[in-house]
Amino acid sequence: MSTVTDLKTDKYESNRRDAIRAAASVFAAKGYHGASTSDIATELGIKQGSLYHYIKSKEEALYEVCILGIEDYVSRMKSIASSRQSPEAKLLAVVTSHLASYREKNEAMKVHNDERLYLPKERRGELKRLGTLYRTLLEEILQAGIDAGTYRSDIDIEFVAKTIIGVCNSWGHHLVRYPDLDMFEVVQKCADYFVHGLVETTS
Amino acid sequence: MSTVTDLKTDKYESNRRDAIRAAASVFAAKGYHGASTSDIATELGIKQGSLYHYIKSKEEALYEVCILGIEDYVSRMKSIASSRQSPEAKLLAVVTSHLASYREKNEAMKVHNDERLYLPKERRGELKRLGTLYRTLLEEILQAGIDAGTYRSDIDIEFVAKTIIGVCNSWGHHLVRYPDLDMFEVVQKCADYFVHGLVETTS
DNA sequence: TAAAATATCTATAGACCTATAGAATTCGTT
DNA sequence: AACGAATTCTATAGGTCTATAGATATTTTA
Repeated sequence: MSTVTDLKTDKYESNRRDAIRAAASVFAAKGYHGASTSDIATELGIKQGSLYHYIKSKEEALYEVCILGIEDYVSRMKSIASSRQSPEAKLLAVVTSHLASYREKNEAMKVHNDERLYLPKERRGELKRLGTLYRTLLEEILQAGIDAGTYRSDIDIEFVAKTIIGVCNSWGHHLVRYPDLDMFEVVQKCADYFVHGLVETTS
Repeated sequence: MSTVTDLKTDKYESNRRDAIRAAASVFAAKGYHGASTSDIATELGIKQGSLYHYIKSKEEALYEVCILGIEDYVSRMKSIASSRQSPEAKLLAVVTSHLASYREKNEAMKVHNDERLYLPKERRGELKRLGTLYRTLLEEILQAGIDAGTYRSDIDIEFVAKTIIGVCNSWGHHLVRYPDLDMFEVVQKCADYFVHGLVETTS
């Protein structure tokens, strides 16, 4: 009977995840305020009122979408950071992972970046914690690269980390809007130009 | 009497510009759909209905804000592009100009970037034209840098141009959110890291 | 200062939106 | 098949929003 209960729970949770994903899709397309709970329900194939069986409020749906959008992206960063590769390899992996997140669950990532500020401050604590954690781990990779003599010792680590994140988000948006874009080409060029710069080297 | 008429017109136009600026401020803070015409009117110090003396619709206000946000930013690009500096100097000027636009009329710039897609396609033609013009001029600067032997000849110009614009917008958002950020420091670091890259050069 | 023009106000129609309550239906178990 | 639980539906209260119409106030002009 515990099995029975678990099955039921699983089904509910599965439906709930579908609802969150539908919300992600609609929020990504129309923005949080531009989207209605009716839009989300239609995307799911149910009626507006039925949606509230799975979410407590529209705002809660936004929160769940944001969490969905950032959580496994952070957990991938964790595993990259704690791996035993060189800093350069880690950096490449980070960019790949970041852009891959856009490609795979692109709507939720986009919503996290574009709409999370519409959540009340009280609800942004966890999101902020995850975002800061992400940046801190990235900064540690850069620092390791400096310590290893690979990267210039005079760079502003926090600045570079924020810039990398900004570039990834910018290209992430392109990836979402233009499905034909080749992600690996984007990754490779980002890494190349960022690491080596634009100047002609006469080496 | 033509003078008189002009004065009246000028006053109306001046009030109208104030209304557009108020809309920019409110749209930047709450998003297009999250903001109400009542918010805009309150910002202006008039009542909601009175706003319609100056705008035909909320959507028209968004359009005007977007135009305001991009037009002189493009015109500055034009004058940089047609100046007689080196490609590198032009690139630095472009980044400076881009970020300065955020600092000066930050709300309208932000709205242009974040909310213009909520305009119906029919209304985005002029915005798109200006945006493409901007990127094309930037690409020409990069091409000139390659031709002059300054930049690597193997770079993907369109990709680099889009990346530069993305970085500028990303830091532009930071500049808007954190007024204490030193813009010139941001410009200098962007240019440095982007042009020279992160790798330690043993020259 | 009186008339004309401009600007703002009040009030509201009509649309849409969120969240809830209770009825109807479908599903899973025995 | 029959019961209970889970799911979905219908209907709606209560709120907000845009845009308009007509009244009032302010400014400009003669």
